[in-house]
Amino acid sequence: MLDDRKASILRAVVEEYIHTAQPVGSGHVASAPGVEVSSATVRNEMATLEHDGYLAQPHTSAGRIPTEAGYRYYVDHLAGRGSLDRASAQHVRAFFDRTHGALEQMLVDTSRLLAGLTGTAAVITGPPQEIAVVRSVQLVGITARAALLVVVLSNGAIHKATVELVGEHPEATDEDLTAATAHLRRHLEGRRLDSLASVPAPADAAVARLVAAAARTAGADGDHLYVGGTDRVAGAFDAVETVREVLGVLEQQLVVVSLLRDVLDRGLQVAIGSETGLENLAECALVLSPYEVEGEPVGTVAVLGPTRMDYVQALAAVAVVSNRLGRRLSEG
Amino acid sequence: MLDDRKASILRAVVEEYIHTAQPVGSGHVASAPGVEVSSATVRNEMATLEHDGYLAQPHTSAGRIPTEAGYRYYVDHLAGRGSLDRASAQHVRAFFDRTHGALEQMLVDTSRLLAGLTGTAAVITGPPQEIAVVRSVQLVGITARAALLVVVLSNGAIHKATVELVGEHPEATDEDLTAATAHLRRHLEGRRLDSLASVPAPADAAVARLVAAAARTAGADGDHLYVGGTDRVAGAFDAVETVREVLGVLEQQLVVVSLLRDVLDRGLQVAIGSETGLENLAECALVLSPYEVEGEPVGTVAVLGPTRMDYVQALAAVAVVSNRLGRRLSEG
DNA sequence: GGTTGGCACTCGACTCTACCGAGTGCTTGC
DNA sequence: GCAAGCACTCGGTAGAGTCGAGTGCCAACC
Repeated sequence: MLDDRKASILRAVVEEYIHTAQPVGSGHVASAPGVEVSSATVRNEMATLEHDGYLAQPHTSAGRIPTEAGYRYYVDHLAGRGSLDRASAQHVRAFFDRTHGALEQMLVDTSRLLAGLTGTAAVITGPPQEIAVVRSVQLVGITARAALLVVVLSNGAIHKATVELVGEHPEATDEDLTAATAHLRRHLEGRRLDSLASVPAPADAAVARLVAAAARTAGADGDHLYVGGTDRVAGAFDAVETVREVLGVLEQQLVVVSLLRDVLDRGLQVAIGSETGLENLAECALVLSPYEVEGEPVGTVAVLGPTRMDYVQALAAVAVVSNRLGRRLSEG
Repeated sequence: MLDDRKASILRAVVEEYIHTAQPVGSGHVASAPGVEVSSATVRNEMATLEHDGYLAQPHTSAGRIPTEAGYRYYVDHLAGRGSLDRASAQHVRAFFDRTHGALEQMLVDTSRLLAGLTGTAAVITGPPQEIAVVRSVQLVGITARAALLVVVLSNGAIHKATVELVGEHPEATDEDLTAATAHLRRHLEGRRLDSLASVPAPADAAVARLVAAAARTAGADGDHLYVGGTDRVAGAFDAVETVREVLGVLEQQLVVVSLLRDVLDRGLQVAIGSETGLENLAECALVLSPYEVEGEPVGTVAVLGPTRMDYVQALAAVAVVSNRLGRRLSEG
C-alpha cells in the first residue's frame, strides 16, 4: 500500500503517460493537480516508486514510465470508476434502441461500437449456446454419410453441427433421419441445449446411432467471437512487429476465447501485459466485463489495447456496453 | 505495346522492385538477365518508359519505380503464369484432403491458408445461397412479433433471416407458424433458395402474412466473407496510416464483397491501386479468381496486398486454391 | 526530519555540416 | 543507334555540437 503522496504521484505519472505516451518527469508531476510538493520531493518519491517496482526509467536522465505493477496499482486503487461522457452514453443508448435483427450481426456491430468508444480493438464472446433453451431441432441429411444438426435457440441463435456417421452401417435413410429428429425434438425442445449430451437412446438401432452421433456434437460449435476495430491496432503501437503479433492473436478465435475465460476465471476485470498469459500480448492490456442475461453471466465484452490505454474510459465503456447488451438480450 | 527491349527493362524493374522495395537503377537493370545492353541505353529507354507512364521517379537521381500502368502492363504481358512450388502445392493438397466439417470453418481456414501462401491478407466470398438447393425449411417463433427463418441448404450452409411481423395484426400463433412452415416446405424443398421470393400466397390470411414476410427476407442474408491473414497487412506497408485504412476496409464485409463483385464484373483478374475504385486501397492490389461448383462460378478467392506484391506467386496461389476449393465443394 | 532550492551531470533528440554513392541526363565518339 | 564518359543531383549517413528535459545529491531551511 502506498501512502497518499506516493499514490498521487503514481496517478499523475500514469495519467500523464497515458495521455502523452512520453516518459513523465518530476516537473510535470509536481505541477499536476493533487501533488502539492516540489519537483525535488517528487524526484525522491519517484526514486522510491521505481525501487518498489511501480515505475521504470527508459534510460538515465529520462522521465518515468509506469511498469505493469504501476498500472495494476493504478487500476486497483487510483482509477476512479468514471462514467462515459454524455455524447457517448447517448450514442450507446441510440445504438441499442436502433439495433435489431440477427444476433450475430448485432454482436459484430456492438464490437465495432465499443471499438469506436475506446479507440482500440474490441472483442465480444457470444452467449454460450449450451444454456439457451431449444426452440426447434432438426436433423437434415447432406450426404449419405453426413447430416447437419440444426438447433434454433430461444435467443435467436442457431447451433449447427455436422453429424458424421462412421462405423459398419454408416448409411442412414430418410426415415431414420425423420425418426431421429422426432426423438431429439421430444427430448430437447423447451430444455437447455446442454441436455443434448444426455438424450436417452431410442429403441431402433439405426436411429439410436444417429441420435448418439448428434449427442456427440454437444459443445462442438463452441463460443463465437466477434472482433471489431482491428484497424485501431495499427495506430496503438509504434513497432510494426507488435501490431502484427496482436492482429495474429485476434485472428485466432480459440485463443482469444480461452484468454477471456481465463482472465475472468481469475476474477480479474483488467489484465495487464504478462497477466494475459500470452507472450504476444506483452504490451497489451485487456479490460473486460461479463454481461448477464436474466441475472446469469453469459458472455464477455472486452477491449484490447496497449498497456497505456485509458483504463477509466475503457472500464466505463465496457461496463455500459455489457450492461446494455445484457439488457437488450434479456428482453429479446 | 512495348518493343522487346522496353518490355524486358520494364519486367526487370518490376521484378526487382517487388523483391527489394527499393527504386531500381539503370545499373541493376543492365545486369539483369534478358537485358543485354549497357546501362546508358537502359537509361534512355527508362526515360521513355517514364514519359509513357510506365515508370516513375520518387525524386531526381533516384532509381525508377513502376506506376500502376507499369504493373498493369507487367501482369498483362510479362508475368508468366507460373505455378506454385512443390512444397506449397503439396501443402494445399494436404489441406483440402484433411479439411472437413462445416462450410464456414473451412472457408475461414482456407483464407488463412491462402494468406500463408502469399504472405498477404486473403479473402473468400462464400458460395451464394440463392443458387443452392433447399433441403429443409423451418419457421421458428422467437417472440410474438419476430420469427426466425432457417433454411438448410444442400451444400451444408444455413440461410437464416429474422422475419419481423409488422402491421395491424402482428401476432402469430404457433398454428400459423406451423402452417406457414408447411407451406414453405411444400414450395421450396428441392428447389433453389431464390425461389423463396416467388412462393405463392396460401389461402389463410395470417399464414399468408407470415409467408410474405419470409419471402421478403430473400437475399437479406447476403454473401458471407471470410478474411484471413490480416496480420500480414501490418508488414506490407510502412505507413501506419495505410495499414489502418486497409484494415478498415477489410472490416467492412459489404464493401469488400461488392469490391470483389465489381472487379469480377469488369472481367479483371487483377485490380491495381485505383483500379479497385476504393481510395483507401490506392496502394493495394487485388488478385482474384472465381471458383466453380459443378461448372458454375459461385464465389471468389482473392488476395489483397501492396501494389508491389509478387503477382506471379499470387496468381498461382489464387488459381490453385480456387480450383481445389471448387472441387472440394463439388464433391461434398 | 522532512522538504526544498540549487547544482552538476547525463543523455537522447535535434541540427548542421560534410561526404559518399547511387543514379541521372547529356554529350561525344564509334 | 548504342555505349562510354562526365558533370550533376540529391537522399542517406556519420560525426560534432548544442539544447534541454530530467536526474541524483547535497546543503540549507522551516
